[in-house]
Amino acid sequence: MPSNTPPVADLASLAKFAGQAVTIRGWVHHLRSSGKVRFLVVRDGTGLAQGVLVKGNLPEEDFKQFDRLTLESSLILTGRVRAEPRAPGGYELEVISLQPLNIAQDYPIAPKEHGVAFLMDRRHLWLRSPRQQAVMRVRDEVCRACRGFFHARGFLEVDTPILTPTACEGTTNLFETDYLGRGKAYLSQSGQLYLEAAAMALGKVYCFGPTFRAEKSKTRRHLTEFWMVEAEAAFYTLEDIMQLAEDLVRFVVLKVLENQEVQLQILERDPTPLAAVSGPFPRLSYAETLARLQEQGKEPAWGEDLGGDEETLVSQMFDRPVLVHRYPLSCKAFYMEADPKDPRLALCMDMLAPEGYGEIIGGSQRVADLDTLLARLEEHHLPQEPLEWYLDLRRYGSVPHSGFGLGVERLVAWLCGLTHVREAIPFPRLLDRLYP
RNA sequence: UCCCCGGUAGCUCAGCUGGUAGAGCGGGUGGCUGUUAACCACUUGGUCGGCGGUUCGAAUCCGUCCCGGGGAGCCA
Repeated sequence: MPSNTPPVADLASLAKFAGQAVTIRGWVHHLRSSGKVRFLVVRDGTGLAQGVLVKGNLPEEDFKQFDRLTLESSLILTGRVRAEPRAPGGYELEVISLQPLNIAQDYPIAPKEHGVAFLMDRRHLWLRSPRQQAVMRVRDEVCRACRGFFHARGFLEVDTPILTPTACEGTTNLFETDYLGRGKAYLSQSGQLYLEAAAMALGKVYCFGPTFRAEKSKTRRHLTEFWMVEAEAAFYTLEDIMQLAEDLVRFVVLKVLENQEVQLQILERDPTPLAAVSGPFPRLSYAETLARLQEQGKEPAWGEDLGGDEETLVSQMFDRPVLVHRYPLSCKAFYMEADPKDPRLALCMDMLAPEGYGEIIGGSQRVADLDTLLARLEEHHLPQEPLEWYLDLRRYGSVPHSGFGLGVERLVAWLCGLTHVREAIPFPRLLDRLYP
């Protein structure tokens, strides 16, 4: 190696080095040979670039190394960057040195069709594919946009526990573990109750973390481990939280459109339906929603929660997310405040993403009164003792407050146009999958 | 848990009115001085998911179990 090694360049910024010699480090994405001219496409995590090996332009030894290369072999290349219209990206590297680091053996994922099970078993390798990389970049943008939004609104990030002594809602199945011989602990299915405590301390708070549900759900919308952004604010009403949820989703979607246009192109995701979020989101009461469904020939019974089919129908009625509010109290969780104008209804809301993606947010105004909450616990057959701390929030300066939770994978799936949430998280946990 | 569909080469699949297995891609070898999922030639490749049954004979028909996919309920 010459003593003056050329600078290392990211493939994404190769154009800046036009005319100069650079070093690039990465993995073989593609190989082609035409005798004495050989091509390889390298990826380095920032992008792709083509290298050209012309016999005579580099040491014969290095030229021969090309024949050893396989898909996903790692290597270090040096060469001169030059504009080349025939190369993908418009620039290519005229290789003057090729140094393999590791020759990959039998890389299983070809740039061909593969079945879902095959790819999921190799998720650790599948992540290297351009589409999967694009999804991860959109996910990263979503996460950062959420945090940016809340900080701009004066919300404080508060981390809630993952190991919990009790169920938050009692209804869904929990993952159970032994807690050092002191009894059972459960993996958190929501940070909400703790977030309510934090809101009484800090006013406006949010959390961002994994949640776990041991539901035997086998659908395109379910994971057993998924990430949720939850917000909780003292003195916020249902109307306030609906506006906050709408503003959050609008902000996040516009950020993705602004910063991740290239990824959406890789995913062949038409951005037009996403751009509709800049307008106000329609709001429908549960009663109005039932009426709309009846127009479509459905006959949903009052008092029932909306099923997946009905959600899909409602979300297809609009070109942007829709907020459905004031469901019957009877089909909702114990902590939801009743509507003073109609006590049969809960001050709650769901946000349904368009294009059939369904629920991405669920939220409500919380019960503020101690006696009401106690009565609710009884109705739902929930034990009072483990929730004494939660009841304390109603004993010591209770105030009206509201919050919601946003499912990160569902939002990412919608933004990327995915058919299943399992591609929206790096290593999905599903009913029948705990590997890799 | 329930209802559908599927399991054949490393991958994606064809073969399924019973007669002992095929394609494309991948892998390997050779050729090619501008390739774009390159191309051309040759070549390698299989307990047809497991077990049991029917039959002279089963990838094919029947039973059962296992695994995968899609959907329902529940939810973000």
